[in-house]
Formats: sequence, structure tokens, C-alpha cells
Amino acid sequence: LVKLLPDGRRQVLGFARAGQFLGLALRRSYSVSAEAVEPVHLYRLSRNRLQGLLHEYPMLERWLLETAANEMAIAQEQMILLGRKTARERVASFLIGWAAGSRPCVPPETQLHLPMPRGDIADYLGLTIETVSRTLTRLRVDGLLAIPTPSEVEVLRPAELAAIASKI
Amino acid sequence: LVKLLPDGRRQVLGFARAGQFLGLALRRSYSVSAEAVEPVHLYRLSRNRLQGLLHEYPMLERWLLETAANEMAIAQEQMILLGRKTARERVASFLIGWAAGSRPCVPPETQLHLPMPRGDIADYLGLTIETVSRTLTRLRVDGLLAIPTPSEVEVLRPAELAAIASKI
DNA sequence: CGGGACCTTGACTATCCTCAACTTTTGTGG
DNA sequence: CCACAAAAGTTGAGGATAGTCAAGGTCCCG
Repeated sequence: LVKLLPDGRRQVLGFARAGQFLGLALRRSYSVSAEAVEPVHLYRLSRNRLQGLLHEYPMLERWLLETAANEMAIAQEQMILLGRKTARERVASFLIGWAAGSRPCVPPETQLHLPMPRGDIADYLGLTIETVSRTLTRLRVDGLLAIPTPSEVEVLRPAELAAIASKI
Repeated sequence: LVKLLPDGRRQVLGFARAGQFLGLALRRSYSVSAEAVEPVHLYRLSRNRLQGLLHEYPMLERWLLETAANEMAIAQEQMILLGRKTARERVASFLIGWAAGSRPCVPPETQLHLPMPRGDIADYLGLTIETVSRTLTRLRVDGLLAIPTPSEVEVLRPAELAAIASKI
């Protein structure tokens, strides 16, 4: 999910995972767009159809509200990352978050598949491609990660990585 | 509304205005706190009471959902600010946003009252106090602002300021 | 009128960005 | 299965923006 400035600067707001509901921030001018980094199956729903479903199944509205609250909490976590964390902390936070998101409610995976290119990670973390690359290299040299290929990352020391991420 | 890292780094997530509903991101561990910068009237509502009201007035839920969507859009705007804008653009965006927020749906005010200290603005914009101060001075020297007292700012050239803010 | 909080300004520093070259990976056709 | 080209990623040198540290000024409040 990306947002653009007129001059082309780009901010990735998040990476949608399988099963995720998109378009929650349903406003008139929804100035956010979505790009696929992998083949996608998409179930599309007109605004009218959604209204109808909400009317038919009132519990849906409760679910939407909870989803919105979750999204909001994630956005707030991202704001402190973008506003106050160092490059090293941002990359660590991203890896920890991605690991948790890929298998929620179970011990997080240590073998991570990163389907998005470095540029997307950079725009997600408010950094440049080069800084992301350098920071990953540094974490590898420090023995926290193994990076067999650019899109495959193994977390060797989850606890230390989480400590760097300074998740509350 | 502030969020803290363990070592004390602080991110201001937003400034609540009169009439604003707080606590939308109602999660178990709601790791956000609120500080008052001015005297406040607060109407407090237990979770149970809110549940009751939602049951009694289903339209409330719709309203909450719309409010959440609004909050989400604002958070996304803030993310691109924190991730991709320069100090000058951040300060300009803050002033434009504050002006719009103080009188929604009418021509924005040019006389701004900023009740919060510079430190809060800095933590809101992901900058330091010194950078906020220097940037405001620079905007004043450039003829875009007048700053009779630190908490009173007059926007002299709204169009130019908005252009710097690069709001989409 | 005095003290403390807040703000501004300056000099210097560090982190991250920019620009550039080079390397690795990936995907396609022979 | 291999060769090749394009895309993606890494690394290095140098520079700019914002941060840090420090001093001094201003405003507010009792």
C-alpha cells in the first residue's frame, strides 16, 4: 500500500498479507494505491454491496471496527518507527514484524521470505535502498542474520534482533 | 497523544481538538497515553457503557467506523510526512494542518494559536526542538510567517506555505 | 521583581543521502 | 541446461540535512 508525493517521493504504508481486508479507510479521495509484489487473488466488493452486507450482518460492522482499531495500532507503531528510530532499529523492527505477521499466534518464523524488493522496504522504513542494504549487511556481519539470497533472510538471534527493534 | 520508547524517545501521534473522540484504537494493551497542554473537559465512558450505547444506537457504530476511517487517513498522511518530508516541509505541513483543523469547513485561520510547547511539535514531526525553532525562524525570515510570540503565529502567505507543505 | 520554564541561536558532529561503480540474481531464449 | 541481458542488490566515497551540546535570551507566573 503506497502513498505518493507530487514529486514522486514514495511512502509504503504497509504490506498486505493474504486474507487482509483493504480499503478500510474508505474516504472520497482515498489517495492510497496498492501494488502487487507477488501474484494475487483479490475479492472485490462494491461500496453498495458492502453497505448491503453491513445491513444484513450487523456483526460485520463490529468486526470492521475491530479491524480498524488493529490497523490504527499498527499505524501508530509505524509512526514512532518513522519519527524516532534509527536505521538499524527500523530494519530490525521490520524483520521482527514481518516474522510475526507471517504466522500470527504461533512462534514467529526464523526463515523469512521477503517478496518485496529493497526499494519497497526502504520506502516503508523511510530510508533509501542503500541504507537498507548496508544495514542488513551490518546485521549479517554482526551475526544476527544470514542472507543466503536477497529475498531469503534467516534470523539467527531473534532475541537480540527484537531487543534492537525496541518494540514496547 | 503520545507514544514512548523504553529509553524515553517520544512520538506525538496527534493533537486532539475539542470534541474529539479518544480511544478509538481500543485494544488490550493500548500503549498510547494522552497529555493535556491546556485545561480540558473530558467525558469519560467505560467500555461497558460504550458497548451498551453501541447496542442501543446502531448508527453510533457507523459513526465510529467513519471516524476511524478519518483517523486512518490522517495517520497515513502523517506517515508520509515522517518518512519522506524535509524539516521545512514538515513544519509547513504542521502549520497548514493546524490552521485547517482549528476551523474545519471554513477558510482556514491565518492567526494561529499553538498551545503546545516546541518539544511537542518536535516529537510530532520527528524532529528536535532546535530544528523546529530554526525552521520557524527561517520561514519568518523568508516572509512566510510572523511570530509575535512563540505561541502565536501568523501565516502571511498561505499559498506559498501550502506549496511547501506539498499536501496532495 | 525574581526564578524557572521555554525558546532561540551558534558551532560542531553524526547519521543518512547522493552519486557512481561494481556484483549478484533472475528470467528468458537458444 | 546454459548463456546472456536486464533487473536488483551491494559497496564505497563524499556531502547535506538534521542532531548534539552549549550558551544566552525571552516569556510567564507567583
